[in-house]
Amino acid sequence: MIPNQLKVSSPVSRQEEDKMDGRTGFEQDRGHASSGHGQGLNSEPYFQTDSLLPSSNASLISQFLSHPMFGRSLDSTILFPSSQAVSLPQDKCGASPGEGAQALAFPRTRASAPMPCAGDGDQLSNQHLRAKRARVESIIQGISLPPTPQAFDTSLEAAFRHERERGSEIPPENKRKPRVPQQGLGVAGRVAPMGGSSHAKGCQQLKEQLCFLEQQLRRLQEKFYQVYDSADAAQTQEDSEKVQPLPERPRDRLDKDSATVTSNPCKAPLWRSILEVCGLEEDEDKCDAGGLPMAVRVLSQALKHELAGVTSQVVDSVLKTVWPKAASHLQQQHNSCLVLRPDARREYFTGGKCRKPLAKPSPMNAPGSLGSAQAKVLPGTLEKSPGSHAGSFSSKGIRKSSQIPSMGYSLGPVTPVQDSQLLSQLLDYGQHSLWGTDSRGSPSALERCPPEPLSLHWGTVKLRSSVVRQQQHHPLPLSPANMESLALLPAGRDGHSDLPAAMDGAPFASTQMQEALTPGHLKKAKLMFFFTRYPSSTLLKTYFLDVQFSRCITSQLIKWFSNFREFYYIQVEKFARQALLEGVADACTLQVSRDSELFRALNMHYNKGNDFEVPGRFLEVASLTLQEFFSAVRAGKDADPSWKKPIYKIISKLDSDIPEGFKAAGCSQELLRS
DNA sequence: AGACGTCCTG
DNA sequence: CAGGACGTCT
Repeated sequence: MIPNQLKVSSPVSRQEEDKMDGRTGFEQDRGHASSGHGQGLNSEPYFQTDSLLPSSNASLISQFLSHPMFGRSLDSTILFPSSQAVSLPQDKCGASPGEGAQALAFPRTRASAPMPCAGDGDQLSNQHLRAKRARVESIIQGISLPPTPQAFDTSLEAAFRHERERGSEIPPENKRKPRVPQQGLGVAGRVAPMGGSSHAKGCQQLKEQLCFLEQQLRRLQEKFYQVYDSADAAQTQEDSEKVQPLPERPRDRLDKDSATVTSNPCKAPLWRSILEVCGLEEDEDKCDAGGLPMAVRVLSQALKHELAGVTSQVVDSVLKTVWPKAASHLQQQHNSCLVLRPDARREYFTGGKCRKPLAKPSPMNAPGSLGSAQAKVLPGTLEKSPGSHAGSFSSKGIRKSSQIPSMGYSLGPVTPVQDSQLLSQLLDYGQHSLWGTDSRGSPSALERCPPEPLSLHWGTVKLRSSVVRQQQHHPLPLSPANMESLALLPAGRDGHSDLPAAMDGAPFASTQMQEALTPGHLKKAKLMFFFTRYPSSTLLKTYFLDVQFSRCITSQLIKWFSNFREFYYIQVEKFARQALLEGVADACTLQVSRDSELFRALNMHYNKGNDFEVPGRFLEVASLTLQEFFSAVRAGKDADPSWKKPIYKIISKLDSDIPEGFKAAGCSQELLRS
């Protein structure tokens, strides 16, 4: 939250961050260091200054800036920029100077070299500096890639950096500042140590740095002109004070410069080196007059690219510094979008689940499954009226009102209510459950008023996610109509049905049609068991809208409920017999409460994690089942092989309506996540 | 015949 | 849970 607490990242992590910036491509490019300079200059969005850059490039600017001609007018900080100033954004990202020199920018190696005092240009100092630079450069040459003629960036970056540190001390307009003794403390101190890493500060920092970069470009242009100038130092100063756009230089002046270059023994080597670096020596020969403008252009290109590169870097650094989490999160999203294919989740669960001979599932197009179904459904939803699908789901009067698109999302405009919101309502963990409060403790009433419409009587669930908890306090009214429309919402948790929205979290994206049942579906089915023990296949189809139903899927779902029942009956019978052994006299005294052993066993099975508030109705049904078993066993009916059937029949009539919320798209996944 | 359910087994 | 055998119902 606060700059001081910004995480210190190792060079490694910084490299990772760089990759996450989308620079990977460039880093790879850097691997092929021999690509043509034209490509490097023109097509790269920006230049990355890095430790692996060829030393020949690295030395361009140092030559440029340290040329004898300038030696007098530039103070030593130009050659050896202070590490504080250099490390401005990066250091806040954490690379220590020493490590950073290797992992980051080449110039920083020099930056971290011992810094001689800002000399007044005395020869000794200059020699010393040059010697040192030569040593460092040779070292770097040893560790860097083979020289290539293309990039100018590194040294320019160095120049920029040293300029950056003092740039703010100088009015943007002009004034080349040869030697400002104040050693850049001001700016470095101003920019680097940030009081608070607030957004505003980040922006401010960015602004400042951009400003510096502008100034630096200007000054580099000035210095460039100085190379041409045959006039004395004073004249040079005057020239540079008026900032002149590079391309506008008069032709005669260029000619004059070209003459100067050849005549001036001091400048000639510099020019030569520039041309060498630019790989333009031939041009010089071909078009003697045009050679220089070519070089100018090249250098101009280099400067532009350098500026762009540095700018990007600064922006990156600032962003990373100010919004480290945001950046990484964005990148993660980006990555996951790239990595996860839409089919990925399909393939996840298709294997081995459905081995019925009816439908041989093939990876891509299972007969009777997605392929054929989609072929029908997709055109259908587009061409026919939505109502045409009602037939396929027509059931015993369960849903007549809604035409449920088989795709799990509606094409019509719907309010983007979030699934999580939906679930929070669905799973609202409250004591205000209608069932829980109304009918608990009156099991007799249950027998008298069988399968009544109980659409509003939902059980309640609690979701543990804090988000949901927040929403619990404002549950929407849950009229069936309400739920009906909500159930048709697009699936993304944030209301979008786009891929990205579906990508975060579970491997199964929320809303697309599933060819196979997922663990989420299983959990959902188990919770539904609290409401219905004998769901019809049609009912199931209306509650698993995100599933591409096939015979296989249907029978699997039915099988699930069959298994649920089996477990349920076994448990109840066990406890009934146990009660009998314990000498319970009256069946009516057998009640399943939330702290009874039977309940615990059942809850453990269907509601593992206990994140669902089991509806009171289920307790009543369980109590009745227990009593029935108890009575039957006590009456010795268990001698009959089919003595359970009457009980099953009774229980099968006690199904209640399932909360519409279970239809919500993404429900299964949300449940799985909770 | 197909859907659905139970029972048994792994 | 899933598979399979088997029964019942339509």
